[in-house]
Amino acid sequence: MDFTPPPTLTSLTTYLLSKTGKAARAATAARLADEGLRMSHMAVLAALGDFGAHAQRDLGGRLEIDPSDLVKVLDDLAAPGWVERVRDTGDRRRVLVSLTEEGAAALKRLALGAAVVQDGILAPLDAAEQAQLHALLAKLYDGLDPT
Amino acid sequence: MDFTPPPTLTSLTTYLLSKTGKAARAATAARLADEGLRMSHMAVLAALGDFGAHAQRDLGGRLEIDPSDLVKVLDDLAAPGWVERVRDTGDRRRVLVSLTEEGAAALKRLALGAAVVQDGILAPLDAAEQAQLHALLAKLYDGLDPT
DNA sequence: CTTATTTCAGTGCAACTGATATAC
DNA sequence: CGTATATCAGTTACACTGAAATAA
Repeated sequence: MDFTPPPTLTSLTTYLLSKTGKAARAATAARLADEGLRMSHMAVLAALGDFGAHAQRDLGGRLEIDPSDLVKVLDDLAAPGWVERVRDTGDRRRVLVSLTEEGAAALKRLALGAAVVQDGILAPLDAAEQAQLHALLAKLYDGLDPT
Repeated sequence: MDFTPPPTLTSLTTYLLSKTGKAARAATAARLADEGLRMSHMAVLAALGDFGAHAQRDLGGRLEIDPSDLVKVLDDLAAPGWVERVRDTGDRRRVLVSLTEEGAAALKRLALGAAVVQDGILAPLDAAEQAQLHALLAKLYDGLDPT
């Protein structure tokens, strides 16, 4: 049997975007799953590493993660001591989440793993093409409706 | 509050791929949802339009849709008379699925809608850049592990 | 007897909704 | 009193699994 996908679909750039994006996501998620983590765990570590401590609500806003879902993610990250939650003394409704040393080390490790996965996905392109692709996708990303 | 996403993530091409792909998928799905359809419905119509009648199993193989999930999709498409299911006389285990005239018309309409959505997503790029992006993504797509 | 195809029923996961307790 | 934050509980959507019925 022939497994060629329909040209009606593959001629759509959005279809290729969707499929390659899904593959990239799946490959990265699989790598994280090896350590019992999910995308949101790495995203939280990255946000804390790049921007410092956040209230949970702000973390959720930045990463587009629902605050109610964030609770579990932070539980998971707090268990190995990668993040700390402390009550905001100024506004005691808020909980300030910050990255620990161990969390920063874990993030570095995860980012390295993600780069390896990326090398695999982008293998069909030479260095110049990879740079081109990144630039084009960055333009699209910036133009996305921030819903 | 600042909603800038973490550079640790946005510097990854795979992250941009995943996010833009998800946006493309969501926008297309929303358009289809207006008619009560999902991605798989359009994919089935496209496969039948491009390659003619399929046994359900072959359809599933080509589109990477689980045969057990296809049943419902085909039910949905058969209801408005867009596809026909006839028992294969040669191998009576198989059901041959084919596109009707109405199904072909519907497919044309859906493809047009998908193109409109695509124009919106690709708006930040000029024509040459859009062509570049398509070529780069096609290379990646061809290189995907066909799992 | 084993394998292939379609179908149905159930599972698991991740995203979203709604409600509650506490604090402003 | 009304609003904001974190948390918990419930629901929905969708892909995947397993098993049954028919036919090869």
